[in-house]
Amino acid sequence: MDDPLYFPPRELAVMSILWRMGSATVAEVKDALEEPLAYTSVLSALQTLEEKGYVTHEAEGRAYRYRTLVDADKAGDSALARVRESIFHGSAERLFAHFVADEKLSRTELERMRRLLAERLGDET
Amino acid sequence: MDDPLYFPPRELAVMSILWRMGSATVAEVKDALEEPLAYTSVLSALQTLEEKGYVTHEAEGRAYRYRTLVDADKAGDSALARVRESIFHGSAERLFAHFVADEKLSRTELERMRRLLAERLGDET
DNA sequence: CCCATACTACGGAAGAACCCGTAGAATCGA
DNA sequence: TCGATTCTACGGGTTCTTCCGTAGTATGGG
Repeated sequence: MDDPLYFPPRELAVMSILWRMGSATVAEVKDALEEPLAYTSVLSALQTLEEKGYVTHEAEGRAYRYRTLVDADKAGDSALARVRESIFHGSAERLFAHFVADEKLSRTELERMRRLLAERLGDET
Repeated sequence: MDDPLYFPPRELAVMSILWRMGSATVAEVKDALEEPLAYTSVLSALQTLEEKGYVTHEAEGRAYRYRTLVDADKAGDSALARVRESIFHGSAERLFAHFVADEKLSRTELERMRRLLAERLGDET
């Protein structure tokens, strides 16, 4: 399929903001970042991501507006596969068991998951 | 809680092998790695991990046997939290929906998950 | 027109990650 | 005993990542 699609920590943080906001200017990314970074640091991160082909930009007024070129689902696929493979011994069940054991999950969330799972099971051809 | 607990790609690959095998010598890690690496490269990776406090070693014959100091579950927690937070907008449901949509999941796996979920739901206090 | 403001481009420093060669110690077989 | 083999320690080169300062360009207010 495709390349591994891996993002180092800071670049992931930036991608995360773009995924959440749809698109953003450098200043908006800077403001959305938890850690305070210099404007030029944020710009550098975006330029690096652009060089790698993960984002692009277009002029908006005198600023640039950045947006993602890979969708979050693709990145999610890749990330979950990597976690499953390297930490949970390749087992989806094992991953799921651990995921569902999280105490912070509310009953509501769990029930919604049950419904999703039921739909998926009814889905079989 | 704890530190973020993040592993760059190569180090994760090494950790993965140690998690799977319980413990391993440098040569065993080298053999288990998919990509062919020089013996000393593998050693370096292990030494880096040791320096960070993630693995330790003891003498076994004339070789060293390495083992993990962090368990896979902890790493799994951290990794899943990061994926949920940065890719799935912090939503466990969203992550789950994507996870369960994977076509490669067998009916058997899905049913086991359903059972796990049912148990978890019956578990409430 | 001129200055403050808001941007981007560029370059580079510092550290992390990655990769391996060489040297030397220990062991094993002949 | 001696050479081949098997390890580890050490050091260094290269690239990647992170972070920012400076310089230059455009914009808008006065």
